[in-house]
Amino acid sequence: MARFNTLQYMILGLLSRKPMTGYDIKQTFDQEKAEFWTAPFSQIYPELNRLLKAELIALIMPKEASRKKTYQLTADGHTLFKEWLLAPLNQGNTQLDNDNFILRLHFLGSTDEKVLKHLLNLRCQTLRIEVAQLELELNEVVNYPEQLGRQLIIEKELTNKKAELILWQKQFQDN
Amino acid sequence: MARFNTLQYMILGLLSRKPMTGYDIKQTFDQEKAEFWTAPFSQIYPELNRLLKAELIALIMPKEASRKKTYQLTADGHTLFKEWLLAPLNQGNTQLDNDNFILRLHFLGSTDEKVLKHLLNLRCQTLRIEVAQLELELNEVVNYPEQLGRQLIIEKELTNKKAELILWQKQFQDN
DNA sequence: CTGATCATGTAAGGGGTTACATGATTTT
DNA sequence: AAAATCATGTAACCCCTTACATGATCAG
Repeated sequence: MARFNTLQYMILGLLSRKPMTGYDIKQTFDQEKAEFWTAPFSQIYPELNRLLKAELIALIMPKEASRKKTYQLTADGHTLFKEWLLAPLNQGNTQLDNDNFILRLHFLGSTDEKVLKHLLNLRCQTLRIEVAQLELELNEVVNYPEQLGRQLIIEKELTNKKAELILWQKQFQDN
Repeated sequence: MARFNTLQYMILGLLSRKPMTGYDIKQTFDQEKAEFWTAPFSQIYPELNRLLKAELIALIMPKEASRKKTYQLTADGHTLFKEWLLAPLNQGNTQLDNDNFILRLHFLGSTDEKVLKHLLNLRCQTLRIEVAQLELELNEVVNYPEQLGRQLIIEKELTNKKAELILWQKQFQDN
């Protein structure tokens, strides 16, 4: 699945919590990955160098000489990351929209209620469109019993997206 | 998301229905894509040439000379495709397992009841493992209120996978 | 002092996207 | 005759994975 600069935003997101080395970033990805994503060193280190060159992150120089390279966000990095959190979700691609939503959700602190509500709202809009689309497809596919597999896939997706909608709406009422 | 020879099996799957040209394959992908997948010509044509070389597909030569290249499965192609339908699902990667399952389901005709049951069974096994894993993670993450986003993601995944399990179990009882 | 973990990278190759290139056939 | 669609490809570029390479530091 093609992603749009995903790694960049993941790194910015991690560094927005606290300064880290490439090695720390890898460890954190691995610990938190289960529900979403991970990346190998061979992606992380070149990306860190790219972000450094783009001045979205900067080295923290320790007093003692050391191989360890600890990075922090620059002002530009902070800005870009916050813009990403608030940007529109919908790329029209089901998989991408879902990934994008999950990745942003992952980096929200419990304090960002406004941003959380905004994000949930965007997601619900996308979901409503997708549910409507899937219902149309389901109505069509039932006429072709030889496409039972396709029908089951659509039913699965529809069940999931409806359940997700209910979950976010509940979340809205709760807080 | 890394895929393992996905396009190959998609093409074999389409050609197992009936002979087609690369152009037909693209059309079919686009029509049926919504719930799963598509591919551009720049992937399809080279892959067709690769499959031809590997003798998994063969050209049907028309009597009149024409640019149109219509392909059909060879015996090897048929065998490989059927093996793929029955192979174990679990790669240990949530996303890959799901994609793999959906893609196979997509190409089952309504006649393949045995294969369908086998596939649903494999999927249910995977789902039960994933549900157990997610419940563990959820129990842990509720202790860290600053990770609300992560908690919501896990809840979403858990809801989805439980709903999917119920759907496939229902499917089992129905037929 | 040996093995585990910390720490930073490069190389090769597969898969996927977008853009480009070309020409035949069919429809308006 | 022009425009849409049929039809088959190549090129450049990005993302991702696996494997390889190297050396420091720390715990037993």
